[in-house]
Amino acid sequence: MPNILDVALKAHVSIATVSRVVNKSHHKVNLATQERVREAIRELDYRPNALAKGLLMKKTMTIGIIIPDISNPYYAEIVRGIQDVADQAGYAVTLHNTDKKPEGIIRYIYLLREKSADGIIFSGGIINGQETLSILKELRERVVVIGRHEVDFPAVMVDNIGGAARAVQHLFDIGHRRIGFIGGPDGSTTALDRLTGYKNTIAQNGVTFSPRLVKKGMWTPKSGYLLGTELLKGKGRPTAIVAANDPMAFGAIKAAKALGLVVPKDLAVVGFDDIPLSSYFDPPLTTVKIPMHDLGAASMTMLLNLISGEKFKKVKLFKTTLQVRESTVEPLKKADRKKY
Amino acid sequence: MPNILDVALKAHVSIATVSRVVNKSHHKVNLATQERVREAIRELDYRPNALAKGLLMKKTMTIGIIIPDISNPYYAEIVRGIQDVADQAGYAVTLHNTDKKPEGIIRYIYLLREKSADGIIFSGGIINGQETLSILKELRERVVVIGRHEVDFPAVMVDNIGGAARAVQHLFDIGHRRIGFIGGPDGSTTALDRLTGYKNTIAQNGVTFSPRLVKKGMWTPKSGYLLGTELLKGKGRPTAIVAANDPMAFGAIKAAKALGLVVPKDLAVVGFDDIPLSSYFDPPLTTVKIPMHDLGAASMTMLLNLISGEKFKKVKLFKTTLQVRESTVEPLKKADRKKY
DNA sequence: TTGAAAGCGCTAACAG
DNA sequence: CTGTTAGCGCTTTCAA
Repeated sequence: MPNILDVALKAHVSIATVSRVVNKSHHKVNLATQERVREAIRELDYRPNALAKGLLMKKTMTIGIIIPDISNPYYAEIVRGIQDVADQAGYAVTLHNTDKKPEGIIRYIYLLREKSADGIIFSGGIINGQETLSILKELRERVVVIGRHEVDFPAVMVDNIGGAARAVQHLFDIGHRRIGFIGGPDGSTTALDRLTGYKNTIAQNGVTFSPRLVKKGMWTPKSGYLLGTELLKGKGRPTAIVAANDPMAFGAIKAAKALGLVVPKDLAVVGFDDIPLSSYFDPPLTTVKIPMHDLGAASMTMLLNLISGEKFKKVKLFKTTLQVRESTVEPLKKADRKKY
Repeated sequence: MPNILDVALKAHVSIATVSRVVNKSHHKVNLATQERVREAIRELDYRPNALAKGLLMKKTMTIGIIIPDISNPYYAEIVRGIQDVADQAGYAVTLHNTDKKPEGIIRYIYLLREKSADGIIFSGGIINGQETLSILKELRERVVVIGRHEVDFPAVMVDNIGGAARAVQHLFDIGHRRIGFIGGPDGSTTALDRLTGYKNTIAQNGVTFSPRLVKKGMWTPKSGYLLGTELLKGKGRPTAIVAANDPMAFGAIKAAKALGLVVPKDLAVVGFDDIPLSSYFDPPLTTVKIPMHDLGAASMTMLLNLISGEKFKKVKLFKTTLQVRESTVEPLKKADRKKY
């Protein structure tokens, strides 16, 4: 691989001059010289070495993303949003899956630091562990967090409480009173907020909270199926279920069908997130839409501001919207189906 | 951030000695000295700068992945497989989404080269464009490809032809003769191979190929819906459809239902890939299972061999298996459902 | 307008 | 066993 000296030699100039034309420096360079240099660069197919540049400039044009699991469509969509903005700005992105293990998080923070990443975006992990917190602070890393945060970092947030409230209120509005909830695991602030929204709205509608109607899932369709079965097999089963994400909602619907229940007639189900496949399920899933791509994009925009030192609002809150589909209300023209 | 000199000063040794204990070099270092150095490292919370090290050693412990789109669950799963192996081996991974645009691919190759990535894994793009090919060759990059390849790179491959054959044969076995096919876009070798498997098997069963039964999709559920509708609305509609991936199969099923058809009674549907949600659909999707995680893991293992210079088989072929579910055959104990 | 030289943080050859 | 030093490829003063 050719380096800056090869180019300089070929163009009969110094490496300083090459550097100047490569970087379009303000420093004036004779036009003829410029052309000679450019020609040499072309012939050698020269590209500046980013490592050397990064070492000198303390800037790598690389940021890191730390998430629980890229194979979860929720995070995949967020990552895509981050990348779209990062790519536009010339940043590369390294990806790190923690599977929620705190030791993983810490390892990746140090790794990113060794590699001189220009910033880090966190999503989905629990970052209030004593160790993680102190490390992050001490390292004074540029960090943006997606989701709620206890620590003092810029954050992109989602109105999960309000979203859950809308989901539950929708169910009350169409006549349900016994509403089950399949939540997320302990330690997830997202799960906690969605549960809070559920509880609040139950209370507001004059219904007493029943712990028996609330389960803690693992975000997977399988856990939705298992917990859905539990919820529906017990006596005094709910007439509606809110699941804290779409895959668990699918699991719950499968559980209902396995028990011979018809959705939404015998059981209404609401999910969370609106992943791409949700509208293709049968029945199409009513769900609280989270703008995942925008979440990612906004977090990267924040990080860019943080890096460039520009002023910006340290917290950005995204509203949620309820996407009503047929897992809670009957389709309008059912009769039409018979025509075919 | 402390550097190696800070540590050396604090421990009253030279930077060479610090380097030796940090890298557990074979070079002997007095145990007491070692302890002093380690103590200094601990106190300063020193971490070696990966940029400086990389610049010197020509090794960054970072590899790049170039894929069409991480929000596609197929690629997300592959990436997870890659990362699991990479992480284990101490490698970081940068991710690059091309959306299949050739200019994007080329840009990323150069970017990765500037950053001195130790290797590149390609998946899903068309890498037989004249320019891409020559660049890759000329740069003599360490590359592993997932999927079929025209160029001379190590590759992890999937028996897509055989997989499609199994899917189609299964449909013949359960009595279908008019079988539609919703394929992938032009330029995708995966799509082409799956189509080839379809054609072969149709012929082997003595059925004449009918172009009207074959459509080209975009891998999305929406295109599956649209093309499914086309296929089913025409006269002489198929009694079964094979879709080249699961999301399109879901779209096709939705189309069938919208037309009042019952799956699998009126229409049998087979998908491809077996993404995590496929078994939760209604009906659960019969599909050709692709071991996506293993594909990713195997490609990274190959790349590791390539980097370390070890001998290894340049091509690894993964078999596919047909996962039979209820989108092609009735569930066994339908009667049981009535019990509830 | 151009060039010489210092130095980013590190490893490894060489000397002691 | 330990230290000195060259140099990886680059940008940026400072001089000319």
